[in-house]
Amino acid sequence: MGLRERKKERTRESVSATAIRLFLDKGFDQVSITEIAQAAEVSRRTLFAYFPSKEDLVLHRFADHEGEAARIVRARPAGQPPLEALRAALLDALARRDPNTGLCDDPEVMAFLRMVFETESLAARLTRYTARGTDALTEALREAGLDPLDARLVAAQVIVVQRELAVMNQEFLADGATAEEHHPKAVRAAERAFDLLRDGLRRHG
Amino acid sequence: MGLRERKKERTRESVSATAIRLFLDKGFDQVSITEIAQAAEVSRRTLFAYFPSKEDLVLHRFADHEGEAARIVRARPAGQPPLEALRAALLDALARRDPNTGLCDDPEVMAFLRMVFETESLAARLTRYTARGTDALTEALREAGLDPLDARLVAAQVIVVQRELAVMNQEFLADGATAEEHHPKAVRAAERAFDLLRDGLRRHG
DNA sequence: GTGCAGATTTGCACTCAGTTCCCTTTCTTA
DNA sequence: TAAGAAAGGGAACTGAGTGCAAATCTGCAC
Repeated sequence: MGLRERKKERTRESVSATAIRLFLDKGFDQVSITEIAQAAEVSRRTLFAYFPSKEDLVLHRFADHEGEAARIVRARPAGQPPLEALRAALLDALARRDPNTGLCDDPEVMAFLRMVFETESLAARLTRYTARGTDALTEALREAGLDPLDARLVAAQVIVVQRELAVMNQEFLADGATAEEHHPKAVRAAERAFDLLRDGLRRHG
Repeated sequence: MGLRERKKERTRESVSATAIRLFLDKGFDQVSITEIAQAAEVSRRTLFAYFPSKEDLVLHRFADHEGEAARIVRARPAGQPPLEALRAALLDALARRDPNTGLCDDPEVMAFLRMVFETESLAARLTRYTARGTDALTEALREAGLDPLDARLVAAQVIVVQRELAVMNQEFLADGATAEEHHPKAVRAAERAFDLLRDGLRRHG
């Protein structure tokens, strides 16, 4: 990795970190691109070379996790149903207090998620990011032998359920609970959600 | 309804219709607000008084249907499970070739949906619109006696499944099928989707 | 009819996101 | 070390959206 690459990586990281710091401080809509560029000591033009839009300064963090669900399905032990692999992965993520589960009470992480969910343009674009994750999961479920129609429906359901669970966890933490306190409840909710996916509403409702 | 109200309604309709005509003609991103305002013979400023953003010129059509699912659940016959009411409503909408099901082969409707799904900013914002529909359905499901957690999970699943079905129908029509030809397949897909919601993946997959 | 109060429309100037064009700096590599 | 490519920079531009004050229209009372 040459000097050029290293420098780019550092610049990219620095710009994003500067931006997020300012956003958390003053609110996403209250910070202009110009302000970020000045604080990060690059030109506006360079900033846009790294991040095609203001939203991407924030959301690129989610982009990395985009294909997570598909990866989990592909990497599951032989004989394990895809849904059980996804369930196990979610429970594991909850245990690790993975920020993506919404069950992480680090103040900075909470402020970050709060900003994303409450800023209209960020929330809208995040959903588009996750759409690509849904496509990837659909493909993985097909490889796992599901009927194409089922694969698509189940993928959409799994992704949307994971999102709802994360939002709910986040809400409880915002109401003052610690991750520690809320963990059992989060686990029960996750189990319930995957039970519903596996067994349907009839057997539970 | 006074003259003032009627005139406002007419202006609103005229502005939106003009905008959509131009969008379908040249593409959403290729038409400026200024151009729309001139064509509709109002000032830019007035246009923004009616529609707070460019996207709203298109998406206000969806806003009306936002609470549909919640309404259906509330209006269901006594004793009918909410899910069955939603299933029946969807089958009925398919039979009516309701544009919201994606099973309407009117060229203008198809061009409209195509534009919405393919324009990044429209698709993103549409998802936000439907989020409010999800909230309304959640509430209706709670009233119907579902556990709050289940209500939220099921609402999210129903809405996302309806959307996927509509997109799939739209894809088939875009590939040249007529609504007539595709209708049986659309019905089977809808039945399958609601079977999955009711019985879970285990009993089918 | 006339006039008045409040609602609506309009033009203008402004901010900010995002793009384009073009030039300078910096790194790579042969 | 020189040529060439990649990255950075600056200025000017387009287009969305907003704030403000002046102009216009409507509903209503007289």
